[in-house]
Amino acid sequence: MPPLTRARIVAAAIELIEREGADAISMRRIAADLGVGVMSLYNHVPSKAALLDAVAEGVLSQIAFTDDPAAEWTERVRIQARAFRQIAHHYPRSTMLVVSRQLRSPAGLPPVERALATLREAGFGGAEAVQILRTFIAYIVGSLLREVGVAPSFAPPQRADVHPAAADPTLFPQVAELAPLLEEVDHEKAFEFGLDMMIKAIEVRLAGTCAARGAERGGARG
Amino acid sequence: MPPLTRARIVAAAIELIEREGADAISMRRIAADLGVGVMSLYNHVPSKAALLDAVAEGVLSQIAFTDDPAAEWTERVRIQARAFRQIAHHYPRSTMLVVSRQLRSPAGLPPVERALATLREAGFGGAEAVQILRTFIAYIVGSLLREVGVAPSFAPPQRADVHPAAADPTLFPQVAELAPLLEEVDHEKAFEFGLDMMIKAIEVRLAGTCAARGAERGGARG
DNA sequence: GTTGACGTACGTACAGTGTACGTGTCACTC
DNA sequence: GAGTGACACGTACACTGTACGTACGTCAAC
Repeated sequence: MPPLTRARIVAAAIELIEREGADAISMRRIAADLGVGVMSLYNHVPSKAALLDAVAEGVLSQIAFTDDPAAEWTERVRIQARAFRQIAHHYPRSTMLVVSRQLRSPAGLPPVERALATLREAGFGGAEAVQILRTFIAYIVGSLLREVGVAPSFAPPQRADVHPAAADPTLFPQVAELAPLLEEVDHEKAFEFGLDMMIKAIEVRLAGTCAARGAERGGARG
Repeated sequence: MPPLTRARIVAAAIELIEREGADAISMRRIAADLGVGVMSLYNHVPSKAALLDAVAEGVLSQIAFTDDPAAEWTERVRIQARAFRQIAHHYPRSTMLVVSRQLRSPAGLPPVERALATLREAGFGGAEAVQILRTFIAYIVGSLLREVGVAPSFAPPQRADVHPAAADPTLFPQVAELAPLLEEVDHEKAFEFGLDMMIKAIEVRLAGTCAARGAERGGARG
């Protein structure tokens, strides 16, 4: 049995969260999983809150960014946004921690640095780049929250949500008519739709008005 | 003393959350605030989770939507988005609950209905309207999360975040250069910036690719 | 070798949590 | 009266985070 260490504790916490949900986490369960006394954890971690911060940082730092400086800047933005979203697939339960608590660690700096560099190389000014980055982060975080919110804790098969189809067609005609679309949730498609929309937005922002773009091709993506 | 009722319990919970933070909430504290035994609450609320759901629903239902059908549709979208964001000002601590748990109540239907109606009147198809609405919700929720995340619980004056200014300029040149902008957080301005960006995006989307509008359904996305 | 300091694993203990269960007290219907 | 439900309440249990004291290493100085 290797010696107890901060990294092992964080790893056990992540595994426990992914296995049983974020609500089921407790210092005693983690200690039991490690075959160790409860208070031994406190030799490596000052508190439970600090441990959760470490979990969030650990997850965030595992984002695999593969940047291709030769690619079109719109494609680079797309890739970075998708990379961020990947954590929702690898660590769906832990993602809630990442988005819930604001990071107070330097683990978030490399993605920020890369995003800002990409935007500035695309031609945006510093202030604009910061604002655009914030907008993208808000969108991505909001998307992740919706995705992981579908299965927040143990995910019982209670698909018995409030069905839009049950909405009164006279009170909510739009909701009633579009009920099939509202019930269908293809996270992949929804995310890509929003991403396209936002990239299109900053494209026109960069190019100025619509007329100035002339006959440029309109980014048709299959 | 009026009789104990579900509405009074929810109101006390909201007040307690706003006063002492979402972490400090407990059935015993709520009961004490109401001058009532703990278990009496369970005559009106099945569980703590259900109570928190009711709190989220209560906050959400208090959004003041003022729609002006005569206004330009872009302005109507703006107003609805701002109305949603208002809850972050009235109930900053409770907002985390609203965005954290997915609503399983019909309280969220009126805003959805209104938004869909606005988008369709603007000329969008049903599928497009749903996707656009989802994208906006993701952005708004992400923005709120960042705003309320600044003061998640009791908000001790620990402004000692990881200062971007402390970033190594050789490792993180962009972060170091833009540190003043990254540290400044004007939520109002940031939100309006992103909102502008997204409305611009759907404007160009509505106008087609700056040329011929397909006038056909489909939206060109598989 | 002895002594001390020190880091680490551990057990106990305490205050606090959500809530299952039983008990008491009303108002109201037979 | 008896019976019925709704409701406020107290007790009890399993569980939480963690402060505190204890025990057992290893290493330095003597």
